Amino acid sequence: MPRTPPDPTADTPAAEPPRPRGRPRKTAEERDDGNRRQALLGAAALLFRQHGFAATSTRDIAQAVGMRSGSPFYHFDSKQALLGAVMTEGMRSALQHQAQALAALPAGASARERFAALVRSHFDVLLGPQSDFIPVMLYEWRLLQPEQRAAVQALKDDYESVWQHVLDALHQAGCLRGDPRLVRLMIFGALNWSVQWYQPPGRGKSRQRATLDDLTRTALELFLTTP
Amino acid sequence: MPRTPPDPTADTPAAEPPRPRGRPRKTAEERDDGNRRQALLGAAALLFRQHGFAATSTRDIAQAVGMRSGSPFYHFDSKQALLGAVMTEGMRSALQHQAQALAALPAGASARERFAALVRSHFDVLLGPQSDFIPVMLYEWRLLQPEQRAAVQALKDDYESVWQHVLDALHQAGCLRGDPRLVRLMIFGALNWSVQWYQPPGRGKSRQRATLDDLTRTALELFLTTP
DNA sequence: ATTTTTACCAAGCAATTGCTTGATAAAAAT
DNA sequence: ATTTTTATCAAGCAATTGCTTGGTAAAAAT
Repeated sequence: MPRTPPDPTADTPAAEPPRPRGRPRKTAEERDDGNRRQALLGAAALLFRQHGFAATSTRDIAQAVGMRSGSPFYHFDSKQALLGAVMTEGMRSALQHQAQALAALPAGASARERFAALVRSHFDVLLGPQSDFIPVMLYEWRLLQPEQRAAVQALKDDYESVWQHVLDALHQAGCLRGDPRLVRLMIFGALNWSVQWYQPPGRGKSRQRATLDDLTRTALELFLTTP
Repeated sequence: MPRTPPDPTADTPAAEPPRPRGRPRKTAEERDDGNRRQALLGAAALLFRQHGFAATSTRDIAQAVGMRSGSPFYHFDSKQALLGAVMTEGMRSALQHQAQALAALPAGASARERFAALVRSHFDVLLGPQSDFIPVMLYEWRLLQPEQRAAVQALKDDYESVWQHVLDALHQAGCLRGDPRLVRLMIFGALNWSVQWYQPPGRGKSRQRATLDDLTRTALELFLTTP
């Protein structure tokens, strides 16, 4: 897309400076398996989130992890496959986080308490440290190819069915008004939208920005009737 | 991005078939001013929404309105300028729709009634016929360049300040719980997210899908305490 | 000690991209 | 009737893109 003014000093199309060939030297610490693949996933998630999938080149991703332009294709079949992997990885960790949050609850926890745990866990995954995976899924869902989409959709269905159960319980208890299916979609919207505006409260002199606890409390107040 | 298998039948890079030169003949009806620019905007909005800004080529847009690849640049300085124009046009019409909705209310309308009107108008602009402009803004906000962003932000601020007033009134009347600033963001999320899942009820045999009235009613039930 | 596997690099190809230039004919202005 | 303006096309340039191929050295397996 860019049109830099023709630079006569660079003859060939910006050849990357040479590098030692073959497998790079690695200390024992760095060599924990699948490290490089994970690094690629993380870089891809970050860049896809910042600039979008189509606006991120595989060269950008390679450079971000210190590889050359062709090397990511050793780990992933295609750029599309990378996108799919980012999303499934994101949903995998979201499901895990969700399960842990519910497991940490006392045995006979109320629907309200379970809802609160789900909301908080959702914000964690969405807005917590190094979580670009789910935002990429939210932003770039339409770019998934049918096969990939089905795989991610299955994980999404699992994740959402947990919510639906809790929402149905709240509805029957009279804590939540409106058709529970539509209500689920609207609540997800309210929570997911936060990736568009939320900025974590920086250390010290930042202007009193909302914490994830603030968001969770506000969500409960907004959606649930007074107990 | 695509890699079609090398097709030896197409020698030159897929030259477009020749066309009569110069300004095309136009009947009086077609010549209502600025028609072509508007057509470009509409096609761009549709394609940007379907495939994303970066994945849509200016050639795609040109073809959609029956132009050749270079012609859109007579009407717009750059692809970026087209994106900006789509968004400002979207906000312009959203503001107009909002103003009309409020103006149609009886003189002493309550905060609840004004809120209902705002929600319904928002859904109209978001999900109604030929409204891809606002979804493009929601999807591609991050791709705006600083100058364009400031222009669109100004319109957005106008639009949102109307909401904030109504929400503050509802909060003071005890119909709405939680910090009104955060609540506004969450409500916008709940509404805006509908562009990701809403499908209008097709004529006849479509499976009982929600109407915009359904959505509006559910939103009021979900957000507002019982009167 | 040899072989195999792993994980990269260098180089480049074919397609696509945003955009420019110069021509051109219809329409509008004079 | 002439000139000017408007809106388009044809052709193409330079940059960028996803991805492939053939090599190669370190690490692991034998």
